[in-house]
Amino acid sequence: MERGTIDAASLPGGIDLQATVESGQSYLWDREDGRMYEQTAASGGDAWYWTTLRVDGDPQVVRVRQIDTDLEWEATFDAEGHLHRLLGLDDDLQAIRETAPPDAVVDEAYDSYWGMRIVRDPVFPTLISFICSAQMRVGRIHGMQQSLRREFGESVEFDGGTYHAFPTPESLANASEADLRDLSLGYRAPYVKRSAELVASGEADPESARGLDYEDARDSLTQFVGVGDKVADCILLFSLGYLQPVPLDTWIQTVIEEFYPDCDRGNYADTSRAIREALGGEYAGYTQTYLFHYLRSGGREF
DNA sequence: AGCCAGGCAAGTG
DNA sequence: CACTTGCATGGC
Repeated sequence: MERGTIDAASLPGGIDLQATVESGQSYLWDREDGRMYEQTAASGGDAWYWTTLRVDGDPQVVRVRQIDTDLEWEATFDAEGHLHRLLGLDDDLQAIRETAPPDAVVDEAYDSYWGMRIVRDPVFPTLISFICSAQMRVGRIHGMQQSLRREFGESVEFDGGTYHAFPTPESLANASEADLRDLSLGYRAPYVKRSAELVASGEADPESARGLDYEDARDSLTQFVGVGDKVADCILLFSLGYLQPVPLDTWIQTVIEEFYPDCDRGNYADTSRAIREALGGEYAGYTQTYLFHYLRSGGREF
Protein backbone atom coordinates (compact mmCIF):
# COMPACT_ATOMS: atom_id res chain seq x y z
CA MET A 1 0.00 0.00 0.00
CA GLU A 2 1.15 3.48 -0.81
CA ARG A 3 0.47 6.46 1.45
CA GLY A 4 0.99 10.15 1.25
CA THR A 5 0.16 13.51 2.76
CA ILE A 6 -0.96 16.59 0.90
CA ASP A 7 -0.28 19.85 2.66
CA ALA A 8 -3.53 21.66 1.96
CA ALA A 9 -2.43 24.69 3.97
CA SER A 10 -0.28 25.59 1.00
CA LEU A 11 -3.32 25.67 -1.33
CA PRO A 12 -5.20 28.96 -1.69
CA GLY A 13 -8.28 28.53 0.49
CA GLY A 14 -7.16 25.22 2.00
CA ILE A 15 -9.54 22.26 2.02
CA ASP A 16 -12.76 21.26 3.81
CA LEU A 17 -12.90 17.58 2.93
CA GLN A 18 -16.20 16.87 4.65
CA ALA A 19 -17.98 19.73 2.89
CA THR A 20 -16.43 18.71 -0.42
CA VAL A 21 -17.63 15.10 -0.32
CA GLU A 22 -20.85 15.52 1.72
CA SER A 23 -22.39 18.53 -0.03
CA GLY A 24 -24.33 16.65 -2.70
CA GLN A 25 -21.81 17.17 -5.51
CA SER A 26 -20.46 13.64 -5.40
CA TYR A 27 -22.29 10.45 -4.54
CA LEU A 28 -19.22 8.31 -5.05
CA TRP A 29 -17.50 8.60 -1.66
CA ASP A 30 -18.34 6.65 1.51
CA ARG A 31 -17.38 7.34 5.11
CA GLU A 32 -15.81 4.36 6.80
CA ASP A 33 -17.64 5.18 10.04
CA GLY A 34 -20.97 5.07 8.20
CA ARG A 35 -21.98 8.56 9.39
CA MET A 36 -22.37 10.24 6.01
CA TYR A 37 -24.70 13.27 6.03
CA GLU A 38 -25.26 13.26 9.78
CA GLN A 39 -25.86 16.82 10.85
CA THR A 40 -24.28 16.59 14.30
CA ALA A 41 -21.62 19.19 14.97
CA ALA A 42 -18.02 18.11 14.57
CA SER A 43 -19.09 14.78 13.09
CA GLY A 44 -16.71 15.28 10.18
CA GLY A 45 -13.50 15.60 12.07
CA ASP A 46 -10.93 13.12 10.94
CA ALA A 47 -13.19 10.51 9.30
CA TRP A 48 -11.78 8.35 6.54
CA TYR A 49 -13.55 8.50 3.19
CA TRP A 50 -13.04 6.03 0.35
CA THR A 51 -13.94 5.77 -3.29
CA THR A 52 -12.91 3.64 -6.22
CA LEU A 53 -11.22 4.76 -9.37
CA ARG A 54 -10.39 2.95 -12.58
CA VAL A 55 -6.68 3.14 -13.28
CA ASP A 56 -5.81 1.55 -16.62
CA GLY A 57 -9.24 -0.09 -16.53
CA ASP A 58 -8.81 -1.77 -13.16
CA PRO A 59 -10.77 -0.55 -10.13
CA GLN A 60 -8.59 0.68 -7.29
CA VAL A 61 -9.50 1.90 -3.82
CA VAL A 62 -8.44 5.32 -2.56
CA ARG A 63 -8.88 6.34 1.05
CA VAL A 64 -8.41 9.87 2.40
CA ARG A 65 -8.96 11.81 5.60
CA GLN A 66 -8.31 15.33 6.78
CA ILE A 67 -6.10 15.89 9.82
CA ASP A 68 -6.03 19.59 10.58
CA THR A 69 -4.86 21.13 7.30
CA ASP A 70 -3.36 17.91 5.95
CA LEU A 71 -4.95 15.36 3.65
CA GLU A 72 -3.70 11.87 4.39
CA TRP A 73 -4.29 9.22 1.74
CA GLU A 74 -3.82 5.48 1.28
CA ALA A 75 -4.16 3.51 -1.95
CA THR A 76 -2.68 0.65 -3.90
CA PHE A 77 -1.09 3.13 -6.29
CA ASP A 78 0.24 6.66 -6.30
CA ALA A 79 -3.03 8.55 -5.90
CA GLU A 80 -1.78 12.07 -5.29
CA GLY A 81 -2.33 13.38 -8.80
CA HIS A 82 -5.73 11.72 -8.97
CA LEU A 83 -6.74 13.33 -5.68
CA HIS A 84 -5.73 16.76 -6.92
CA ARG A 85 -8.12 16.31 -9.84
CA LEU A 86 -10.95 14.53 -7.96
CA LEU A 87 -11.06 17.07 -5.13
CA GLY A 88 -10.39 20.22 -7.13
CA LEU A 89 -7.22 20.92 -5.17
CA ASP A 90 -5.72 23.00 -7.97
CA ASP A 91 -8.61 25.50 -8.00
CA ASP A 92 -7.60 28.91 -6.67
CA LEU A 93 -10.44 29.46 -4.18
CA GLN A 94 -9.29 32.96 -3.33
CA ALA A 95 -9.37 34.06 -6.94
CA ILE A 96 -12.68 32.30 -7.54
CA ARG A 97 -14.33 33.94 -4.55
CA GLU A 98 -13.25 37.35 -5.78
CA THR A 99 -15.46 36.85 -8.84
CA ALA A 100 -18.57 36.32 -6.68
CA PRO A 101 -21.03 39.18 -6.08
CA PRO A 102 -20.65 41.11 -2.81
CA ASP A 103 -23.96 39.90 -1.42
CA ALA A 104 -24.48 39.01 2.24
CA VAL A 105 -25.87 35.53 1.59
CA VAL A 106 -22.95 34.72 -0.71
CA ASP A 107 -20.44 35.81 1.93
CA GLU A 108 -22.22 33.77 4.58
CA ALA A 109 -22.10 30.70 2.35
CA TYR A 110 -18.39 31.05 1.54
CA ASP A 111 -17.52 31.78 5.17
CA SER A 112 -19.49 28.80 6.47
CA TYR A 113 -17.81 26.19 4.29
CA TRP A 114 -14.59 27.88 3.23
CA GLY A 115 -12.31 25.24 1.77
CA MET A 116 -15.09 23.32 0.01
CA ARG A 117 -14.02 22.49 -3.53
CA ILE A 118 -15.82 21.41 -6.68
CA VAL A 119 -15.19 17.74 -7.40
CA ARG A 120 -14.23 16.23 -10.76
CA ASP A 121 -15.72 12.76 -10.57
CA PRO A 122 -15.47 10.09 -13.28
CA VAL A 123 -18.09 10.86 -15.89
CA PHE A 124 -20.06 7.62 -16.20
CA PRO A 125 -20.74 7.28 -12.45
CA THR A 126 -21.64 10.98 -12.42
CA LEU A 127 -24.07 10.48 -15.32
CA ILE A 128 -25.80 7.62 -13.52
CA SER A 129 -25.88 9.21 -10.08
CA PHE A 130 -27.41 12.44 -11.36
CA ILE A 131 -29.98 10.53 -13.42
CA CYS A 132 -30.91 9.02 -10.06
CA SER A 133 -31.01 12.47 -8.42
CA ALA A 134 -34.34 13.55 -9.96
CA GLN A 135 -36.85 14.46 -7.24
CA MET A 136 -34.73 12.79 -4.57
CA ARG A 137 -32.93 13.85 -1.41
CA VAL A 138 -29.14 13.71 -1.29
CA GLY A 139 -28.93 10.97 1.33
CA ARG A 140 -31.11 8.67 -0.75
CA ILE A 141 -29.25 9.46 -3.97
CA HIS A 142 -26.09 8.38 -2.20
CA GLY A 143 -27.83 5.25 -0.92
CA MET A 144 -28.86 4.33 -4.46
CA GLN A 145 -25.25 4.55 -5.64
CA GLN A 146 -24.16 2.35 -2.73
CA SER A 147 -26.79 -0.18 -3.79
CA LEU A 148 -25.69 -0.07 -7.41
CA ARG A 149 -22.09 -0.69 -6.37
CA ARG A 150 -23.04 -3.53 -4.06
CA GLU A 151 -25.29 -5.29 -6.59
CA PHE A 152 -23.49 -4.65 -9.87
CA GLY A 153 -19.97 -3.47 -9.05
CA GLU A 154 -16.80 -5.50 -9.28
CA SER A 155 -15.41 -6.35 -5.84
CA VAL A 156 -11.96 -5.06 -4.93
CA GLU A 157 -9.81 -6.24 -2.03
CA PHE A 158 -7.95 -3.54 -0.18
CA ASP A 159 -6.22 -3.52 3.20
CA GLY A 160 -8.08 -6.63 4.38
CA GLY A 161 -11.53 -5.38 3.33
CA THR A 162 -13.81 -5.88 0.36
CA TYR A 163 -14.97 -2.84 -1.58
CA HIS A 164 -17.15 -2.52 -4.66
CA ALA A 165 -16.30 -0.40 -7.66
CA PHE A 166 -18.95 1.61 -9.48
CA PRO A 167 -20.60 -0.63 -12.09
CA THR A 168 -19.45 -0.50 -15.69
CA PRO A 169 -21.80 0.67 -18.47
CA GLU A 170 -22.02 -2.96 -19.61
CA SER A 171 -23.12 -4.30 -16.23
CA LEU A 172 -25.88 -1.69 -15.88
CA ALA A 173 -26.96 -2.20 -19.50
CA ASN A 174 -27.28 -5.92 -18.77
CA ALA A 175 -29.26 -5.41 -15.57
CA SER A 176 -33.01 -5.81 -15.88
CA GLU A 177 -35.30 -2.90 -15.20
CA ALA A 178 -36.90 -5.00 -12.46
CA ASP A 179 -33.52 -5.54 -10.79
CA LEU A 180 -32.93 -1.80 -10.82
CA ARG A 181 -36.39 -1.08 -9.44
CA ASP A 182 -35.62 -3.49 -6.62
CA LEU A 183 -32.93 -1.04 -5.55
CA SER A 184 -35.63 1.63 -5.08
CA LEU A 185 -34.66 3.55 -8.18
CA GLY A 186 -38.35 3.99 -8.99
CA TYR A 187 -39.10 5.54 -12.37
CA ARG A 188 -35.39 6.28 -12.83
CA ALA A 189 -34.65 2.58 -13.35
CA PRO A 190 -35.37 2.51 -17.12
CA TYR A 191 -33.47 5.80 -17.56
CA VAL A 192 -30.37 4.27 -15.94
CA LYS A 193 -30.63 1.15 -18.07
CA ARG A 194 -31.19 2.96 -21.35
CA SER A 195 -28.41 5.50 -20.77
CA ALA A 196 -26.02 2.70 -19.80
CA GLU A 197 -26.97 0.94 -23.04
CA LEU A 198 -26.14 4.05 -25.04
CA VAL A 199 -22.66 4.15 -23.49
CA ALA A 200 -22.03 0.40 -23.60
CA SER A 201 -22.99 0.16 -27.26
CA GLY A 202 -20.78 3.09 -28.18
CA GLU A 203 -23.78 4.95 -29.54
CA ALA A 204 -23.04 7.86 -27.22
CA ASP A 205 -20.18 8.89 -24.96
CA PRO A 206 -20.51 11.50 -22.21
CA GLU A 207 -16.79 12.22 -22.57
CA SER A 208 -17.45 13.74 -25.97
CA ALA A 209 -19.07 16.74 -24.30
CA ARG A 210 -15.68 17.71 -22.90
CA GLY A 211 -14.20 20.64 -24.76
CA LEU A 212 -17.41 21.86 -26.36
CA ASP A 213 -18.66 25.37 -25.66
CA TYR A 214 -20.62 25.27 -22.42
CA GLU A 215 -24.17 25.42 -23.77
CA ASP A 216 -23.34 23.04 -26.63
CA ALA A 217 -21.90 20.62 -24.08
CA ARG A 218 -25.10 20.85 -22.02
CA ASP A 219 -27.23 20.17 -25.10
CA SER A 220 -25.10 17.19 -26.08
CA LEU A 221 -25.56 15.51 -22.70
CA THR A 222 -29.36 15.67 -22.97
CA GLN A 223 -29.18 12.86 -25.53
CA PHE A 224 -28.98 10.51 -22.55
CA VAL A 225 -32.28 9.25 -21.19
CA GLY A 226 -33.13 10.90 -17.90
CA VAL A 227 -30.83 13.85 -18.57
CA GLY A 228 -32.41 17.27 -19.02
CA ASP A 229 -30.82 20.69 -18.67
CA LYS A 230 -30.43 20.50 -14.90
CA VAL A 231 -28.80 17.07 -14.73
CA ALA A 232 -26.58 18.00 -17.69
CA ASP A 233 -25.39 21.07 -15.79
CA CYS A 234 -24.49 18.88 -12.80
CA ILE A 235 -22.46 16.51 -14.98
CA LEU A 236 -20.57 19.42 -16.54
CA LEU A 237 -19.91 21.04 -13.16
CA PHE A 238 -19.05 18.00 -11.03
CA SER A 239 -17.29 15.86 -13.59
CA LEU A 240 -16.20 17.57 -16.78
CA GLY A 241 -14.46 20.62 -15.33
CA TYR A 242 -16.90 23.33 -16.37
CA LEU A 243 -17.21 25.85 -13.54
CA GLN A 244 -19.82 28.22 -14.96
CA PRO A 245 -22.96 26.01 -14.96
CA VAL A 246 -25.58 26.93 -12.36
CA PRO A 247 -27.86 23.87 -12.08
CA LEU A 248 -31.40 25.14 -11.50
CA ASP A 249 -32.80 22.82 -8.86
CA THR A 250 -35.57 23.58 -6.41
CA TRP A 251 -33.15 25.12 -3.90
CA ILE A 252 -31.59 27.48 -6.38
CA GLN A 253 -35.04 28.40 -7.68
CA THR A 254 -35.80 29.52 -4.13
CA VAL A 255 -32.55 31.49 -4.01
CA ILE A 256 -33.56 33.21 -7.25
CA GLU A 257 -37.02 34.06 -5.96
CA GLU A 258 -35.64 35.36 -2.68
CA PHE A 259 -32.44 37.14 -3.66
CA TYR A 260 -32.28 37.48 -7.46
CA PRO A 261 -35.92 37.81 -8.64
CA ASP A 262 -34.91 39.66 -11.81
CA CYS A 263 -33.09 36.52 -12.97
CA ASP A 264 -36.30 34.50 -13.29
CA ARG A 265 -36.86 34.54 -17.05
CA GLY A 266 -39.49 31.82 -17.16
CA ASN A 267 -37.40 29.14 -18.88
CA TYR A 268 -34.24 27.21 -18.07
CA ALA A 269 -31.81 28.56 -20.66
CA ASP A 270 -32.56 32.25 -20.10
CA THR A 271 -32.84 32.01 -16.32
CA SER A 272 -29.59 30.05 -16.29
CA ARG A 273 -27.80 32.78 -18.26
CA ALA A 274 -29.14 35.50 -15.99
CA ILE A 275 -28.24 33.86 -12.69
CA ARG A 276 -24.88 32.83 -14.13
CA GLU A 277 -24.06 36.46 -14.81
CA ALA A 278 -25.44 37.54 -11.42
CA LEU A 279 -23.14 35.04 -9.72
CA GLY A 280 -20.06 36.28 -11.50
CA GLY A 281 -19.98 34.36 -14.79
CA GLU A 282 -16.89 32.23 -15.24
CA TYR A 283 -16.99 30.58 -11.80
CA ALA A 284 -20.72 30.92 -11.09
CA GLY A 285 -20.99 27.18 -10.46
CA TYR A 286 -18.63 27.50 -7.51
CA THR A 287 -20.72 30.18 -5.87
CA GLN A 288 -23.90 28.23 -6.63
CA THR A 289 -22.45 25.15 -4.91
CA TYR A 290 -21.59 27.12 -1.79
CA LEU A 291 -25.11 28.63 -1.76
CA PHE A 292 -26.71 25.23 -2.29
CA HIS A 293 -24.81 23.56 0.54
CA TYR A 294 -25.19 26.49 2.93
CA LEU A 295 -28.93 26.90 2.44
CA ARG A 296 -29.73 23.21 2.21
CA SER A 297 -27.86 22.48 5.43
CA GLY A 298 -29.99 25.05 7.24
CA GLY A 299 -27.52 27.89 7.45
CA ARG A 300 -30.11 30.60 6.94
CA GLU A 301 -33.84 30.97 7.34
CA PHE A 302 -35.58 32.52 4.39
C1' DA B 1 -52.18 12.79 5.49
C1' DG B 2 -50.00 15.62 2.53
C1' DC B 3 -45.84 17.72 0.88
C1' DC B 4 -41.40 17.59 -0.88
C1' DA B 5 -36.87 16.12 -2.74
C1' DG B 6 -30.21 18.66 -6.83
C1' DG B 7 -36.54 16.65 -12.82
C1' DC B 8 -37.60 14.33 -16.88
C1' DA B 9 -40.28 12.07 -20.75
C1' DA B 10 -44.19 11.97 -23.31
C1' DG B 11 -48.35 13.87 -24.79
C1' DT B 12 -51.20 17.87 -26.14
C1' DG B 13 -52.43 22.46 -28.14
C1' DC C 1 -42.62 26.19 -29.42
C1' DA C 2 -44.75 26.31 -24.50
C1' DC C 3 -47.41 23.96 -21.33
C1' DT C 4 -49.42 19.84 -18.68
C1' DT C 5 -49.34 15.36 -16.71
C1' DG C 6 -47.56 11.02 -14.77
C1' DC C 7 -44.05 9.11 -12.43
C1' DA C 8 -41.53 5.89 -7.33
C1' DT C 9 -39.99 6.35 -3.01
C1' DG C 10 -39.36 7.56 1.83
C1' DG C 11 -38.81 11.13 5.52
C1' DC C 12 -40.95 14.65 7.93
